[in-house]
Amino acid sequence: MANRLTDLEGAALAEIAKRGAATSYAVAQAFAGSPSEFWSGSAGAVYPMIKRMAARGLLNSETALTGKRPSQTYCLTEQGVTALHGWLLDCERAAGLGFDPLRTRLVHLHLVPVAQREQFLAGVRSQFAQRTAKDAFESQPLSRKVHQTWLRARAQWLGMLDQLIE
Amino acid sequence: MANRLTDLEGAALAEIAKRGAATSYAVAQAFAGSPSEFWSGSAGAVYPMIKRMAARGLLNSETALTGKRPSQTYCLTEQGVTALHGWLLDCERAAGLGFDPLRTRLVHLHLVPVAQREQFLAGVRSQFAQRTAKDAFESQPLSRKVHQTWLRARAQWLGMLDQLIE
DNA sequence: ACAATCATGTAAGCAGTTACATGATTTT
DNA sequence: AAAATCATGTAACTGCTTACATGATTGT
Repeated sequence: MANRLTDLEGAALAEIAKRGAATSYAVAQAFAGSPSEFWSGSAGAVYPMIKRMAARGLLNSETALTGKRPSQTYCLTEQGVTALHGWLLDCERAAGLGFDPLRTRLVHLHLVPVAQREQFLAGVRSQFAQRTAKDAFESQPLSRKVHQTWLRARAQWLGMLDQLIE
Repeated sequence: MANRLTDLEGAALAEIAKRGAATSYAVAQAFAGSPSEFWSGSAGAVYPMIKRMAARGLLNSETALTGKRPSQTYCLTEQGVTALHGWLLDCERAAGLGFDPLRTRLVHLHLVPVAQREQFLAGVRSQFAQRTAKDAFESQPLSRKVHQTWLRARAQWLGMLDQLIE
């Protein structure tokens, strides 16, 4: 098997596939506009990554010269489609725990007194409610449903936590 | 405010605080034994990170020379305790989404036909069930409860996903 | 005694970050 | 025409990874 895709690479391929063809800028924008703040979608990450994947034969680049400054538009090669499917349908990785900033903290919360634990949990809930309210107005066509069920499941979990902090 | 801790640094401080004092090796072991696979707990990450925090004045190091090879044991300074609490009780960061390999994939799952989506979801559920069974036998004294409620919430979410993939 | 494992690191590489540079377009 | 924003990158830095080196201890 060829070199496995990183999650950022996989997500980038998916963004390009969704659009049929895209520039690095468009991909970066997609990440920057995502409700997840895990990837910043910085140019310094995206442009070199796309280039890398083109060099690996996963993307075809077409130079668009519409009178102005040259620009690269990319679309998936057959290899690229295979790689994308390999990443997208990888059950083992998908079943992993990933990184959860709340879980990471909760397992150590016994280090502070109960009053502070309660205050912390209240703060998290408040922040989370704010986020949920804001995200309700996000556009994000189909991925929105995914995001919203995720938020709902998260809210349920937040409701289960009182028993843990005492 | 001084330099904010990374999540790995915060978690490391918490591990040391829990033990009162610890070597880099012990911290690395704690990460390696965690049910989350997000951090490998490699020596190459942990040893330099602990050193960095000692240089920043968050940790006191004591050289233990029990006849054999010298070894550093660390414990938190007052500054270290402050930094740990700042990290641990940071509601804003705790309320973030983090990185979820399943969510990341789900938002792009419409790129493949329904049959494959169903197969994928079944695979994820199977993998997840395996993990849950395995984790049930993990020791992890108090953090276990956190982990288990997390797994349960996750399982509930997995149950909500059928509606999304059709 | 030898092998396996425990323990303490270092070195090189890689994938992200922020910050910068610069060209083109749009707004005022 | 000037300022703001859109767009295409590059450069330096950081924090993690894998892989290695090596010393000490334990098991057979």
